[in-house]
Amino acid sequence: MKRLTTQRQAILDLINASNRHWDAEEVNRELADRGHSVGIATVYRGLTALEEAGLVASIQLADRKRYERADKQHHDHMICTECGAIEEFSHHKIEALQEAAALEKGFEMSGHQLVLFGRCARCVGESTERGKL
Amino acid sequence: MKRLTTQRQAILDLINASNRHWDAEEVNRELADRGHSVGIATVYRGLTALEEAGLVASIQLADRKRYERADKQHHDHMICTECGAIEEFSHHKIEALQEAAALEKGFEMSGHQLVLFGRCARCVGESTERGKL
DNA sequence: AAATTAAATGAGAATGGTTATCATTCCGAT
DNA sequence: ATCGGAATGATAACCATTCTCATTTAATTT
Repeated sequence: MKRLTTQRQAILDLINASNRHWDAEEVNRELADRGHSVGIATVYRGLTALEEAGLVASIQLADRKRYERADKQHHDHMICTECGAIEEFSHHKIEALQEAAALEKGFEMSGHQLVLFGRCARCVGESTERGKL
Repeated sequence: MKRLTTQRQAILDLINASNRHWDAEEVNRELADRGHSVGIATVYRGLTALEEAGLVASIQLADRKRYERADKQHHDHMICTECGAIEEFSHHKIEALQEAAALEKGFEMSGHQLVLFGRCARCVGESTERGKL
């Protein structure tokens, strides 16, 4: 029960070979482009299976779920509302304080999701440039 | 432009009169039950309009968006993965550290979303009870 | 107050990400 | 080689949300 099939291996290889945050559609397109076309349903099931196995990680954004490599240290995300870029950051103190807040409410924490929204350095820079011209 | 119509007032009253986190469907049903039935599209548009006007606040969860009163101090949420209960908490230090993390990346932060997942005190208690019997 | 104009409503169609269905194929274990 | 439980793929179904568009409502102007 729970097999690492050819298709799942292809999905896993794809994700492991990059630092991107992939959604199902992108994985599907990329595999197709590489000639290993896989049914979209299989992609969804594969991503779920891989995540359950701890082989990939995910962030659930408002509109879609995105998957990334699991072999990184824990981190949270900053998303640029202008260009969509996703940056990662981690702050051990924030983690600790979350635990503290949970404890205070008698809450048995199993996970969390922290996303910062704003404009990335590049977009801020570009709009500043434009302002100067 | 942007009117506080009868329908929107009804939605606003509903939300203001409770501490719940409502989704569009629930608002729709509750209004119908009270005899002020409103089209579901109007509920969605109304909630959006009220939020833009700063009259209600929202949290975007994976599956659906939920709305709550806006007249509370800023807070984040803990969601019980067992019973679905939503609790609120706030921690000024976490906020400060988020800003710091953003700054460090040259990120111009405009907002954030922090959600803790786990089991609420009640659900933890109940499963402990069952264990004892 | 009547006319004008912009915004809001409601019903239903459409969208888009994701999951379910089901017949078929694959793979591991007997 | 066979049996049985997974996985696959195509497609239908789901479900929250948005869009369309004809109609109604309300604010503004004459």
